[in-house]
This record gives sequence, C-alpha cells and structure tokens, in this order.
Amino acid sequence: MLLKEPEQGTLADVAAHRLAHSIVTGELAQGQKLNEAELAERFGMGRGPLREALRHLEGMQLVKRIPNAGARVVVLDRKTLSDLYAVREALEGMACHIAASQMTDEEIAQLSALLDKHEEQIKQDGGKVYSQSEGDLDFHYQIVRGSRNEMLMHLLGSEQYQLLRMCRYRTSRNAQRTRPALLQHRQIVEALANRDGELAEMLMRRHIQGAWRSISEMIDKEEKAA
Amino acid sequence: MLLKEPEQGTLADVAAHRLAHSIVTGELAQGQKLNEAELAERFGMGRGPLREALRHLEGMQLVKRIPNAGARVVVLDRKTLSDLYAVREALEGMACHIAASQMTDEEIAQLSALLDKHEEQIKQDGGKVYSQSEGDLDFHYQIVRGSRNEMLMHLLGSEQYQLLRMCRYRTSRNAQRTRPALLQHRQIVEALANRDGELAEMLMRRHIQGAWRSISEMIDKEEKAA
DNA sequence: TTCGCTCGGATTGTCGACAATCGGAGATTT
DNA sequence: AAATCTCCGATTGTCGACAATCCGAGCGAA
Repeated sequence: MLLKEPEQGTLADVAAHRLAHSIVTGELAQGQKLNEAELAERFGMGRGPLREALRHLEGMQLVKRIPNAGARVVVLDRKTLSDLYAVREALEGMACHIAASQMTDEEIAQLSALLDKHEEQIKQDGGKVYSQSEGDLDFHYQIVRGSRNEMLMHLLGSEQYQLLRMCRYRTSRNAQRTRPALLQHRQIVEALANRDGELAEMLMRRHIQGAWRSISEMIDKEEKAA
Repeated sequence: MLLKEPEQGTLADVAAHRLAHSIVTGELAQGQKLNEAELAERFGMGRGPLREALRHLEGMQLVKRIPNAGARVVVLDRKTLSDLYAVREALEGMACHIAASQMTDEEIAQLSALLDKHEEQIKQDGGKVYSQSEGDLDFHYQIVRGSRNEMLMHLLGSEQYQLLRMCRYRTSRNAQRTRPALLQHRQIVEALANRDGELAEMLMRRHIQGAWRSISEMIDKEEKAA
C-alpha cells in the first residue's frame, strides 16, 4: 500500500489522509467545495487540525484554496493531466536510469516477482485491473526507490503524486492496456537486470507515453459523450 | 523577485513567506528548532496561523516536523543537494526542450535582454553576484515558464524550490563560476532562438551539472575546514 | 560514579468562541 | 424589467485557554 501512516499521529495527519483518500477515490467530486465545519464534524475533530490538513493537501495540489473563499477539490482537466505525464516521463525516466546502476540484484529479483504476481492476477480477473491498480503504482514506486534519490521519492512517492492515483482511479474502467503494460514492465526489468540504464530509461519513457496516449483517448471519448 | 505575495492574504500566508525568507537567507540556522509560541509572538499573531504556515513549509521541504516534538529547519547535507541537482537537471532540461518550441520570439528576446542586464551587473560588481543571485534564478524560471507546463512551474517555481534558493544563499560567496555561467546562459538562449530543443536541453543539463560540480567542491572545502 | 526513576516545566496538540469577510436574496431606483 | 444597493446568513480567519505529551533536571539506589 502506498498509504503508510494508518491512523496515528496528530489529528491533522489523519484528516489529511482521509481527505486525500476521499479525493483520490472520487468520493469527493472534482471541484467540490470543502466546508471546514462540516468536514471537521464528520471526522470528529475541531476545525484547527482540519485547516492544517487542508494546507497539507494544498501543497499536494489535491485542493485549491482561495483566501476567504474556502478550498475546492482540484479538477483534472486535459491540460493538467498532460503536464503531469510530461513531468512523470522526465522524472521516472531518470529514476529508471539511475536505478539500473543502484538497485541490488535482490531488489530487481523482487521486482520481477512482483510482475509474476501481477500476471497471476491478470489471468484471474481477465485483465481488468492491472494497468490501473495500486500494484502498477507499486511497480513504478519500487523503481523510484531504487534510484536512492530522496527528492525523487518525495516527488513521485506517497506525498506528492496522489494526483496520479486520482487520475488512475478516474480512468480505471478501460482494461485494454493491461497486457502491453505488463510486457513493457517486463522489458524494463530486463533492462535493469542487464544494468542498461539508457535502455531502461527509454523503455520507461515510452511506457509512460503509451499510458498518456491511452488516457488521452479516453478523455476524448468522455468529452465527445458530454 | 520570485517572492510574489508581499504582505497580504491570510496571516498564515504571510507567516509562511516570512519564515521561508528567514530560512533561505540563513537568518534561521539549519537544524534550528522552531518554537511555535516564540515565532507567533515575533510575527504578532496567534499560534493557529503559524501552525498552518509550518504545515506549508513542511510541504516545501523547508522544515521537518516530528509529531509532538516540533519543527526544525531542514539541513542541507551533501546527499540532499546532490539529489536536488539531479532532479533539477531532469526537470529543467525538459523545460528547456519544450520551451524551445513554445516560447514566443518576444519572450526569447526578453530573455536575451535579461542576460544583457546581467552582463552589465557583472561588469559593475566585478562578477561577484551573478551566478548565485536572484537574477540567475529568474533566468531559469523564465525558461520554465516558457515550457507552459503548470506542474513544472509549481515544482521549479516559487512554491517548491526554495530549497534551491537556500542552497544558493549558503554558497553565494564564490564568484568563480559567474562568467562561464553567463556564457552558458547565452548559448542556451541561442539554441532556443534557433528552436533547437535537443541542443537547448543538453546545454541546460551541462550547465546544471557544472553548477553542481562547483557547489560540490565548495562543500568539500567546507568539510575539510571543519 | 553511574545508571535508572520520578517529577516538573515547557512545548505541542486541540478545542470552542469571537471577529472579519464574502456571496446572495431581496428591495429600491431608474 | 434591468441594474444597483443593502443587508443578512453563512463561512472563513483568528485568538486565547486547556489538555496531552515529551524532555531534562534532580534524586536515589546499586
């Protein structure tokens, strides 16, 4: 699971977590107004901790605050997503490149085992979940961790990129890309195992570009439907 | 100036700003404990807004908070800075690449004019300030803006990368690199003017690599001195 | 002397109440 | 009828006080 802190620490922290979860899963709709008093009551806490949580989410880009006018859930329009994927391509490509020289053999083996598990899952579910599931994000995050770059881990890890999970959740219905995605993951692991950073980066970039194309098409359909 | 909001909006916002400034300039030493009550009094506000500000700075990575133990100013050790510059290289390289196709001729001309101003400044000061000054950051930020990527602007802009300014401030004594830096900037602008994204990216990456080497050496010296 | 324990002060976490500000419904004017 | 003004309710911003927690000084025992 990418959500680490379960239900401990300060109230502000748990509020931030629950809010992030609600936003990512769509329980709180995009653009929805967030009423402090209401949320505070729902979470059984005062408004102080809740306001701190909102500040936190603002930094994560999950909500947008306007002074004296409250906070609203961010809306993921086409441009935002496009920007996000462009940044992801650069950052995860770099992570892959470095990881090829930094990950231990054991870590790479674990990565491969993770893919085995994913393949199993696909065979069971008929390929419904994979490309969009938490498992996919785990794969990406494991590579990011392999880069040993703390800043990268912060930017792409649990803290910052909930936006990505939000996007995944929203577009989790199409399962067309699950098999090619798994294949690409396998190729990436192979490049890592061969310690070929250049290739690993290129494969990861293409993988993310493919994911963006897939999502972009889906947005087109949605827009045409609406 | 990269600090936009002057002294308006909520108290939490101005507190975050003043704190960020104090940290970046070193007025608050690295690793220093931040006492909520004391700071609140110094800023003439209650602890509520101040706590929100600390949450904000935590997201910016300027302070590290530990539950029930308060917040401390982050310490920029070698590893942190190394990670930062690696990320910067990937992100600003990408910004440069995109900016080459997105910036208007006028914007590029303004960029060139900015460099003229910098050159002027160098001649006056004997090259003391340039490579580390706000002006340099302006140059980089203008290119980031040229990429038209909002996420990039958030990550590299005023919000997120105060860490970089902090580093600049700390190492602002050496002026060895000002002239080669200016030259590299000129080459980058030329590549942008020629709409050569590939070259522009490569030049920017090398520029940042050079900056890192320079800073790295300085850290070595400091460590040897200590 | 050194280690461990207890207790007290200080600091953080939280809450409830008050003040400031904003958006909108309704009335007034042209 | 359309536009503008005014006032009111609702929501956000802020403060002060209380409770919970942690750190360290001082004491006592081995």
